[in-house]
Amino acid sequence: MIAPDVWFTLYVLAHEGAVHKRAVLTTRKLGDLLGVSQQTASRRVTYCAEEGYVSRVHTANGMLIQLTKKGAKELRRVMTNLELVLVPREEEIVIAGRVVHGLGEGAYYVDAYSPRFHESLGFEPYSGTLNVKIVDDDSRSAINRMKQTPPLIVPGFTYEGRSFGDVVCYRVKVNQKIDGAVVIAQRTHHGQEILEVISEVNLRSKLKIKDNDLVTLTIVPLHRA
Amino acid sequence: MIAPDVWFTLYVLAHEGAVHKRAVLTTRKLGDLLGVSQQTASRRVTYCAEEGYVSRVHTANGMLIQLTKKGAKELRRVMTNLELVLVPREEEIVIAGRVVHGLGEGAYYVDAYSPRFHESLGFEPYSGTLNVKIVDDDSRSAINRMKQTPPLIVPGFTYEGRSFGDVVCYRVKVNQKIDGAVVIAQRTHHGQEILEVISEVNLRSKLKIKDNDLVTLTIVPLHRA
DNA sequence: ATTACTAAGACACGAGTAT
DNA sequence: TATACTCGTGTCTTAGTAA
Repeated sequence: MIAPDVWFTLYVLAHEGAVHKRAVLTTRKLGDLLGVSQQTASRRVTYCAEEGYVSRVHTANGMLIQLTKKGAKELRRVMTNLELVLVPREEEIVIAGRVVHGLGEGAYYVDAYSPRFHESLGFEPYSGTLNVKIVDDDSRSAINRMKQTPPLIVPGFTYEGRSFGDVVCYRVKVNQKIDGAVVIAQRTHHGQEILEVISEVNLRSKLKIKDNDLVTLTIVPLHRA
Repeated sequence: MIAPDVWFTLYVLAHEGAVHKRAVLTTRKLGDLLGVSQQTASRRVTYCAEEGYVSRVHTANGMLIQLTKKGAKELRRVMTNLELVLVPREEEIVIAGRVVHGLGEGAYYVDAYSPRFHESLGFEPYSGTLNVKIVDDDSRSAINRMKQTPPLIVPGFTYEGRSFGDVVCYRVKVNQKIDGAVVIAQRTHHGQEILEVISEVNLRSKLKIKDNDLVTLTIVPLHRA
């Protein structure tokens, strides 16, 4: 069994990006991140290297550290266990976030996909998207759970030499009242921080919401056999 | 910052199901799980209770422990962070597993869905499924990553009064050679341990594989814009 | 059975410092 | 600057045992 302190060290290193690339760190910086002294950080990282959880090379000012496969595997094991244990089966998934203004390009895409949305979702969307910025970890977690549920896929197409990719949709109730859908374009414009919501109506006017207002998105599961 | 030891205690408790229900545990059992003595386990759990991470009631033989919202939130935070840090940057997703024999019912369902598979996947599947048992954590993790990618949804239907639910599919290359698809029926027969794979051909004969042989499933991402 | 207190011991930590 | 050694100190652990 891997000791909690070792695990925590790997976790912090991963946070610094040491999973996919070599992170540049000093033992002092690592100590700060771990909440321990430079000396203890040194001992910890030496232990991790000895046990084969990380690979390390020294440089003039600091070290390049990267998790080995063994190290990353430990973290994956924990993540998988947490997913199994925490993710509630058959529980309501609610995402909360704040309304932010978009770049206006949402409307262009909605219009382009409009007939296809109509076909897949059953409504002709209002020409524009409601951009919802995610601000809390519960909602981030809820998004992960949402992504574990079966989505509706709106197939891509080519129009006037331009190709439009598949769009992944999840049906939602906005503020538990208005039907809509979260749409996730493959070419994602806004990291994981902003969700785009479409609906048959103008959500801003219908729900009387403006920038920075809180909205909730309650996932509507696809009908099952 | 929550101490690693405290975190690990919550993690082990979660493992015992203390997230969604009250777990029955003794300090001795918990000590074994944590790799510490009964006394230390007692102190740890007392601390967690004092800090409001768990609620606890004593009974004649052991205690009923459940994570509070605060405690569960800590674990969710870690899970979310791990997901962000570990999950794929455009990395190949490969699942490995062993061939096991099915119950024969796979063929029935494949036949029932056959025209729809043809429509969505582009091939008429061989009448039967290859059941692949997942045996290692890397593959379990890979399955989680697979589920974060956009799937193909084969819509459900009703036939002769019987309803067939949506089926979620992911295109794969079996042993990096034969095109196929992992199909995940909504009414899941085998927990998360077994994946069902369909293909246009009889995979067993084409790849010359038999029960207990190892096969790899390499996810083929949907074409993107 | 349990949980948890006390006291003795182990061992992890960090200051100082060598490299 | 780095990292990492020694070593005194203190904390955390565990054995014994009470409740």
